[in-house]
Amino acid sequence: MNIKDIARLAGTSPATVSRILNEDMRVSPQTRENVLKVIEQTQYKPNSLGRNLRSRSSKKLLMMLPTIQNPFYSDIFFSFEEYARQNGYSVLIAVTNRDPEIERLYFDVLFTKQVDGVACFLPTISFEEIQRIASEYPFVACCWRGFSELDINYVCIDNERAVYEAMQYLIRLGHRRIGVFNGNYTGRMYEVEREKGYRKALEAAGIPYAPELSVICEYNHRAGYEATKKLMALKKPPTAIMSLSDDRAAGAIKYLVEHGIRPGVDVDVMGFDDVMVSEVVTPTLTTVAQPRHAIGREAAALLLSRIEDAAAPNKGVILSHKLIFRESTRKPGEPI
Amino acid sequence: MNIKDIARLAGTSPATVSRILNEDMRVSPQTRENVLKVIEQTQYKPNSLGRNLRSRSSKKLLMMLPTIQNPFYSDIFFSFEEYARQNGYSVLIAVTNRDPEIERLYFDVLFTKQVDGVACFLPTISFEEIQRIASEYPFVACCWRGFSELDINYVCIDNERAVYEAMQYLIRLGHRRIGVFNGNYTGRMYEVEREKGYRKALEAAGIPYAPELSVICEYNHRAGYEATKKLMALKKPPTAIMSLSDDRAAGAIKYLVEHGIRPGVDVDVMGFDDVMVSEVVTPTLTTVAQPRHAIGREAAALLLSRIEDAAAPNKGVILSHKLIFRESTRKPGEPI
DNA sequence: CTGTTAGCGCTTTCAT
DNA sequence: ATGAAAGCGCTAACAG
Repeated sequence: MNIKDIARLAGTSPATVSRILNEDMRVSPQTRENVLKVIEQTQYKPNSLGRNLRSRSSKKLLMMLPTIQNPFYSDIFFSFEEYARQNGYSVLIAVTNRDPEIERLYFDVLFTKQVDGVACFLPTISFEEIQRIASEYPFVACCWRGFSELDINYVCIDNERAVYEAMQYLIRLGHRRIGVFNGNYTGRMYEVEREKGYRKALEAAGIPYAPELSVICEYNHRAGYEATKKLMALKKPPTAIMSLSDDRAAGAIKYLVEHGIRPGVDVDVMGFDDVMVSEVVTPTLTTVAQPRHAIGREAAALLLSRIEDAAAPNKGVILSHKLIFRESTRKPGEPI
Repeated sequence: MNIKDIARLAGTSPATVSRILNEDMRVSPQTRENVLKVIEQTQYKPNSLGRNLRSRSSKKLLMMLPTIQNPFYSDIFFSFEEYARQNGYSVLIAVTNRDPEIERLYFDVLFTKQVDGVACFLPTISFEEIQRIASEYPFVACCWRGFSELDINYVCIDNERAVYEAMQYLIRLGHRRIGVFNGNYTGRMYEVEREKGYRKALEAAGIPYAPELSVICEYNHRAGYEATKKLMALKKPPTAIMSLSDDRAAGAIKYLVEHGIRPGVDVDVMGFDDVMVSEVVTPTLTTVAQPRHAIGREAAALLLSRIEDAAAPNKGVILSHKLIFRESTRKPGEPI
């Protein structure tokens, strides 16, 4: 059942049916009604492949995620999709599992014109490749940005400052030995920025950097548990932990509680991202929230304006983070 | 840059380029090399829209999820995608947010031939619509099945039996008052089946059904927290809680711990799904695991066989669940 | 082994 | 207001 069949059944031409499908006004009400009736009866759906091929646009966006394991992405997706849908686009997700080969496979969906643009979270291909893609296709980096030479659209928070402020808070509480869980920095600019925030905060407070307090580990609760075990086994264990993800902070809390060390009393724990687990753990987790709703919306807006105007210059949008105080850090003034 | 340009640059015809692109062997090594060089130099990517239009297949599958908030889907996606990719298909995700309108919007991606088939988790449109779609397009229901009249492919566990067995375990522990968190049954066959399992287990043990112990609530930890508050405020509170999702069980544990009631000692808590949170909470959660890896793989296999043979009869695959014993339930023999 | 031709389903001139 | 015709980029049938 194609447009030709519909035209035949309605006693008109494909061109007219196409006009009706596309809400072109230059069609007599009579013909329109006839055609709509036939479409209704036959349950006809225009084939997007033909349509997109001809019109060179698919009205679809791709959100490329490293994983859907992390609930962090859920809110971002929600507002991204909402904004896109309100503007006539639908949104699909591709999951790369942090594998560059899979990532390239899904970028092909963009290259082959099956989607009009991509919002990319945590790429694993090189910045050179990203730059090449972004120069040619509508692209927006979400929650990260490259080194300053990279000329791309991006939406993210000021990761350095966020960590600086979180650290500042811990330092004001009186902590001098603060453990940190970060990632391996490879291709993840925000990890580098966060590390910078950590060190600058120490420096500003006149606290010497102690390498044994820095743990590079995976982003999951088990890794947080193990990292905490390691830190607490030090001759001089930390009195606070800055975990650059909530799941690892949850693992830290688990380890501490199991060993009779009270988070928020004996050792303070600060998370990052404000995902669900931070409310589920006991004690609940003090953390740094990224404005997920705004990130999704801004990313979609940036992408659409680039799609609708190929000449639109790239833009970087920095949104503000927020410290969320819960139970895993003591109140100011309480002694260490 | 299209296939014609490549042909011109390589001094050959589009047909030959197409053959090379599609790894058709009937091409001289000489020509092949020439063409490949041009493709390499020009970074040419064939336009899938043209290709799919012509070949009437997109080599893409769609996984339709109600949300990506729930980590339950992550493993299923992983094995689904892996199987699909190994068979030359890529997988995109659509998120319906449990909104029938959005769901229909994304089903259009199927109707308009942009994907070859759909794996559908928790639909919100009617079973009639589902049946119509499934009769016409490659379709597989994941983690659910309709009423018995529904003739579709599906992969799921035996939800009734899973709950029956979990309840049986609690009953053997000596419990006679067992609270349950379920959903609102509307269009979710597995909730009906689970309710059946709950009641049959009571019946088999000669325990009368007590309606005040059944709580219908949302699938999140806050709802579980509130539901527990309600149950524990009863004149005769339950001694065990069967939560038909881990997140609500986590909320239950939180409430109990906060109120000095020890899960696994004073009140037993059983979850469902075995997602990450069940290992993060303290005490860790006894739960019913669904074979997520197998579900994803089977679903992909079913879908692909239906795609490759349109006449393939529908199949229902029931996979086995498993009780995972952790700390939130006491050991057999311990007194209540 | 290779090129020519037709056509997938649609939209868009360009006539009328 | 409508239809004929061309063409988006590709593949498949056919001829050579």
